[in-house]
Amino acid sequence: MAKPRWLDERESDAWRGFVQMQTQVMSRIARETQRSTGLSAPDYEVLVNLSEAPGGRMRAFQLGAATRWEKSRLSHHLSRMADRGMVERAPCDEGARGSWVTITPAGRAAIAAAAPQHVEHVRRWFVDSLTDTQLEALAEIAEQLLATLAESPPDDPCDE
Amino acid sequence: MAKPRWLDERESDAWRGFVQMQTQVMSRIARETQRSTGLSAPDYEVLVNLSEAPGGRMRAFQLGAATRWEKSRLSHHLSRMADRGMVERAPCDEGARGSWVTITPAGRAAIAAAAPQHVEHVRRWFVDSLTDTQLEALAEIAEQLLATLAESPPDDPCDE
DNA sequence: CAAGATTGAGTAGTCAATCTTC
DNA sequence: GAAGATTGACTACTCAATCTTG
Repeated sequence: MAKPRWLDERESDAWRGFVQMQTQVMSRIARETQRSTGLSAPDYEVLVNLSEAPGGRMRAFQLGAATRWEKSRLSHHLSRMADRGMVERAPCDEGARGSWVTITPAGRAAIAAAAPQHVEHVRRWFVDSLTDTQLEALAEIAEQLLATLAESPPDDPCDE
Repeated sequence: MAKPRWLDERESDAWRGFVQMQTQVMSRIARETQRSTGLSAPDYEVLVNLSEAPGGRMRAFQLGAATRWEKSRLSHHLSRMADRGMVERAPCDEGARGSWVTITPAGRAAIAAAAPQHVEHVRRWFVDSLTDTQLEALAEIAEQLLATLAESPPDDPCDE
């Protein structure tokens, strides 16, 4: 390896700040959401996707694409959520190599009750601390970084 | 709960962008660092802290404060790293209710070899996609969000 | 009893193997 | 054989209980 190109102060401040912000903001919001609603962040993500889908159902691989989870993780998580009555699985009629995942009435009730809580936490720990200009700057930064990632997908496409 | 104050488009774009960016950037860098160096992100964090500490050693609770990990997580992780020869534990002499954690020569070698790789990944997926202005904006955003979090610590102080 | 730390049980996620259908 | 999905074994993290010392 050639001589390392270490980060200068500006770069290092940005990177370290990003790592800390990322870890702490996400875990605080996840924890408070779970405490006030009983839903973990993965639970919430699954239910949001299903509740917004037509008929409240999606094919498992669609859910996998939306969440970018490994298929085994998704399968395990859906099993646990099915045990808790939040979702149901059904075999796929047309060519039964796939399966449908459907949100149950209990799942709809859970996400409807959780969403207002969740948005309050997002406001408190994220949105309300930033100016409009900062929100726009952040959205653009995210767009750029995601575009860079999308240019070179990982070996395993589920790999992020 | 009063009427939910849903996010407008600007807020929602920023939040969703942040979540996606955060997940994907961190996991890509962690995965590539692990592949090219054999060190996981938690391994790397422990070794960086120890290698920068005087004498290459820290008290366990100091490491816990630096990483913001739960003490049980730290203890479990140090056990695994000790098994792999990266760190050593030693009882604390003055008042033996504590313990020292020391980086081994093998640990020093591992972090020295990994650091240049790691910085290359950080450049590729983060620093090099952003302008100086964006890096500064991001650092300031991080500072503000972290300050908001610090104002109201979680019930459990290890809780993020 | 509080501080510093470890342990064990339970839960979640990863990886590789498997199964079925196209 | 590849796509869609599940399973089991292994690893990692969390939570509560425990242990020891000040």
